[in-house]
Amino acid sequence: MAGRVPDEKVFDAVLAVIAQQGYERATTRAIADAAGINEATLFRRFTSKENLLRQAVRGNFKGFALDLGSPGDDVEADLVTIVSYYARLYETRGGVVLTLMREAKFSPEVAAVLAEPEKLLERVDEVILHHQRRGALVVEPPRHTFFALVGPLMMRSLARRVDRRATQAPADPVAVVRRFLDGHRPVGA
Amino acid sequence: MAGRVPDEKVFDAVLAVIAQQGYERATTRAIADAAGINEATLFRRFTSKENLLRQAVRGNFKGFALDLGSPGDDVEADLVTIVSYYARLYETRGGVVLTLMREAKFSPEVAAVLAEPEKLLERVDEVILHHQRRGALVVEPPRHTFFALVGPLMMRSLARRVDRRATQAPADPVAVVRRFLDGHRPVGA
DNA sequence: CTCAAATGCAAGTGGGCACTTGCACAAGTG
DNA sequence: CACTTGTGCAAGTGCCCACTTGCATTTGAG
Repeated sequence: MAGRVPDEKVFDAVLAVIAQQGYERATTRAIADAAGINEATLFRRFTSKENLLRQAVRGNFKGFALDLGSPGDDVEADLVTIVSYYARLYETRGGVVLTLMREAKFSPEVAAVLAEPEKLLERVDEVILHHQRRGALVVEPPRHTFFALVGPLMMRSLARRVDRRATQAPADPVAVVRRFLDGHRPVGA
Repeated sequence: MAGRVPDEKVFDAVLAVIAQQGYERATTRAIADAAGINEATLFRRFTSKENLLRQAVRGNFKGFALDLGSPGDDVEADLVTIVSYYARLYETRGGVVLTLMREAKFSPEVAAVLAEPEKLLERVDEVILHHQRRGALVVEPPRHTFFALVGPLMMRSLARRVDRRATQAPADPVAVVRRFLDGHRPVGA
């Protein structure tokens, strides 16, 4: 029997508190208040804070599947698919993602939560390798290419949280990719 | 009279602990141990943890002065100066910098610490604006240009801490700038 | 050598937080 | 209606951490 406040609502509250307070400052009391639930109930239902956060974060990534079909002849199209995904991810969930990346260094559990996104990255690698072999991209370690491509997006998300002067406008994936391609075509192509 | 362990050594210990444990997890005890100093002495000399961290971080950035003369006719040269600086910064102090950026959102004190690097950024803005006016760069918000330029560097530093597959090799500033310029020259130029 | 100032050491204080517990109440189930 | 199960509430426990304090010891300057 789920309680009166459904788990999903509690998870939403968790993410809201994380985004606002940061991961380590997200207290169970604040989460309980945000969820409109008693703190004791939180522990009765979710056992521990750690377990609660893990469930909340995992659920948060579920809606963010990227369907990477097999890569085709069109570099630009394939990269736009990738960039669009990450742009959306960082714009809506950037705070949580970056918090997790930082936390992953210290916490094995958080690192485990990132294992799933990591699998996605491996498929992105394949797409990049495919186009490198086709001669459409400079040959270099695919993760290197990936970060050159997606790095500015992440930085904008991060900067938005630090620097008020940073651009608030969402990135245009097509423009990002075109610009990237101008600098990453092989010499002879 | 400075104590036997000079302040600088203590600051180094602070930064080491921050980079390894994160800002909030950096306990005064850990710092004291790392510095080979007594915890009580830490407070007698530096008053509070907050003050200690501030001094440490500030001192950390001091050695990293970037001498940005007035910008000239050579976009590539000017950008290479900037990129070299940030490449060096992220490669040697990347852990601390990114930790601070993350934490700045929640902690006014950390944000205050970042105010100084912020001034540097303003001068970088000027350089970028100068070259935009000269027609050597796409016209866009300078911070946008900055993150497109430096973003991949920061990402590599961050990724190195999360992802074992990430490139370990230092970035080549000239190559980074050339690639960037290929994608950021104005249409007619 | 002398003395004041800084340090090491060990114990303690107070506050915040994760987590617990006992009890009264509410709600769904048969 | 009786009964089980989950919840709110309030108090409490134990831990960790920033910060303090009293005292013996060290250290460096004159």
